[in-house]
Amino acid sequence: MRERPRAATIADVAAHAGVSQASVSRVLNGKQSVDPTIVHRVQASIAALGYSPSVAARSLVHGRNDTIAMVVPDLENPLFQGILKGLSLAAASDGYRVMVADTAERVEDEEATAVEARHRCDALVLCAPRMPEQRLRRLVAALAPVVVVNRSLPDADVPIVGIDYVRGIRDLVDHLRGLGHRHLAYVSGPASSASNGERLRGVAEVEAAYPDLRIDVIPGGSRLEDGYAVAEPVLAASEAGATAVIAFNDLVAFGLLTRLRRLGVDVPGALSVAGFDDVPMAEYATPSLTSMSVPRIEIGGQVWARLRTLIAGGPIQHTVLYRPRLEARDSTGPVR
Amino acid sequence: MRERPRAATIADVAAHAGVSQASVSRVLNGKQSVDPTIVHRVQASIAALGYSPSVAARSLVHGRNDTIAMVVPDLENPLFQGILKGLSLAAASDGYRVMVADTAERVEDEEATAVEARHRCDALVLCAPRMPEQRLRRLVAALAPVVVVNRSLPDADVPIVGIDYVRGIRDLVDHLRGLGHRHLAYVSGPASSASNGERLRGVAEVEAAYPDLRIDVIPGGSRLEDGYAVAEPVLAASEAGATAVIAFNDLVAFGLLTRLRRLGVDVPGALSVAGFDDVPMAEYATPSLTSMSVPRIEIGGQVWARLRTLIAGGPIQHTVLYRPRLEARDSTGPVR
DNA sequence: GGATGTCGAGAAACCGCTTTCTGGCTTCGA
DNA sequence: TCGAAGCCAGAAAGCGGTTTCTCGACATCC
Repeated sequence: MRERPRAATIADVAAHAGVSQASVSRVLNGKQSVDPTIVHRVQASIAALGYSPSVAARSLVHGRNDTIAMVVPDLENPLFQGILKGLSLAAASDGYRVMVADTAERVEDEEATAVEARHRCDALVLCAPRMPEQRLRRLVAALAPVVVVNRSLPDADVPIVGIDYVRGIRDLVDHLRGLGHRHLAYVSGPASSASNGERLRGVAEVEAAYPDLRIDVIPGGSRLEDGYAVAEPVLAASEAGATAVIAFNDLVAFGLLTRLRRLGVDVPGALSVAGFDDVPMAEYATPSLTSMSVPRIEIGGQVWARLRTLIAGGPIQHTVLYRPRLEARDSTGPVR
Repeated sequence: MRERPRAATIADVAAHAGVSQASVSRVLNGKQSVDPTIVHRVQASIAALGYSPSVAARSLVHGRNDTIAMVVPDLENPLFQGILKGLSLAAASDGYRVMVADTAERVEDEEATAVEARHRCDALVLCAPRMPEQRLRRLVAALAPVVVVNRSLPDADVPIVGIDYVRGIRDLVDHLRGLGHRHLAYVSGPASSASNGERLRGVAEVEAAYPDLRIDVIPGGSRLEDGYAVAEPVLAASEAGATAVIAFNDLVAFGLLTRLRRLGVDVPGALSVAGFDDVPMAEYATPSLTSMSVPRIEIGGQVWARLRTLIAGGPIQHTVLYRPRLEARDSTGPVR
């Protein structure tokens, strides 16, 4: 093991330049005028010693470390990946870094993880679609500044950035109705998922709004395999008269589409299929997948905007919901 | 803006419990025996004040902050996503967190980003497939402890975890040869990508090894669109006698597959197509995509293992290359 | 020309912890 | 019975910066 030489400190620089630490600090931060001679000497010394200030020391004195944490249930979920990307780019442009904590879908660990992550950072982005609401409320109150992603939390003192699933479902159903469909099936996501609840609410609302419309709910899941596995009940619904299927998300739709093709079911001829999220692959499915597009990257940026405001001591900004946009492709077609 | 009360410090706890800071610290860290009475009083005070130690102060004293950074060119790349996931889970189990820095494919920013990220953390994971080798060498030497992902860097003092693309290509070609193919096309990735270079080396080696084999190289890219766009030259190669195509990665293969289907090309009847990476979707492509599987999550874990050793002052462990495993599916078939 | 004000550099306090040092007390062996 | 040896709690010295405070030098103004 090589001996790593102790890194230069501000004291070393001060000594090398023959000035006080305070002057070095002033040169570094440039917020007070300093004699050009000194500035020059200090800069030379910094270069000579290869000095760079200790982040830890700065954090201690400032009480912040220009880092935020994002807690997610699963880093492999395309939605969170996109949000993480947008968040990290936006934060970086303000000099902040993002630390990520994957709870591996273990709801029982989420609280501890969030507390720990928050403690290391200046603020927190919380994606906890399954956490019981009461616990989430407590957590959010305790860990401010926090931004909650993709959950509604009425009257809580926290900015929320999310997706208007209710509206998305309605728009998607309108699209299908426009194609003549009157009997649909919804392949639901994980029962405990808040966003699945929203979608179900959308389903209920739209059923209430259109008396001639029927939507069967089929238990599904959130992953490719779930979609693949749900083909049988979907076909049963089709037998029973359903002519179109809305999947919880694109992964499920993908899995379903694949299975249907293998079973020789004509999509969209015999059955229309639509997804949600508009993952990049959607366009490349066979047939290309109709989906509700969600601006993942932009959502990440919006989350940062809200968090930044909060960090700066600003007000808790309003909840913002993105309205998914219909991307009508080939997997949905007129009812036969 | 609400007034956030100053958080309790160790001094507050000490005062509240009527003991010295040192004792509180000892109770906290439990590495020296302390009078049970004091332990109890301190614990009570900690609970009463809701105290939790300042991470920044600890970092300053210890000279480390139990955080590592991962620099990636693009968080949307499935390979890096998987590695990040594996890394973050493995690191978490040792009490470390991962900070992520996305350079948005701007090679010119990579160096600065890496330096900055490393400076905030105890160690660095560097994924920089396009960075010029000399610069990478300098960087790696300057920023130790570092683990480099998916690049070879002969004789550099740094652990490397990567994928044996050369071998992967060879195995894939063997699979295709076994199906009777003798004239192939390789849709290459970004010219500056190191892993594309490796694949090309594999192509060259295998061409040298089999005199009866011919592989045309077609410039492509790394994304879905690139695969979609490259269909024409691929078909031209097919006209010229190529019967199978190897794509730079699964995304490209996916895009290509989709375009070919739309053009009515029979896969694998008229043309076999294979990808690389085995993304989750591969199995769900139409037809399901033959691909070389790479254990992304496990690679992340292996990266952590090496980094942990380094952080603990251990030796620079050997380079490890994962041999991709063939997942033969329906997109490749016997030559007609 | 002396009082006043301004500017800028150095000394020192401080951020919140860990760890060494110090010294009082108990315990043990001679 | 007394000195050496442990043991443990508190005092204090850092860790590496920022920021306040102090003070001298110089310019400004009656």
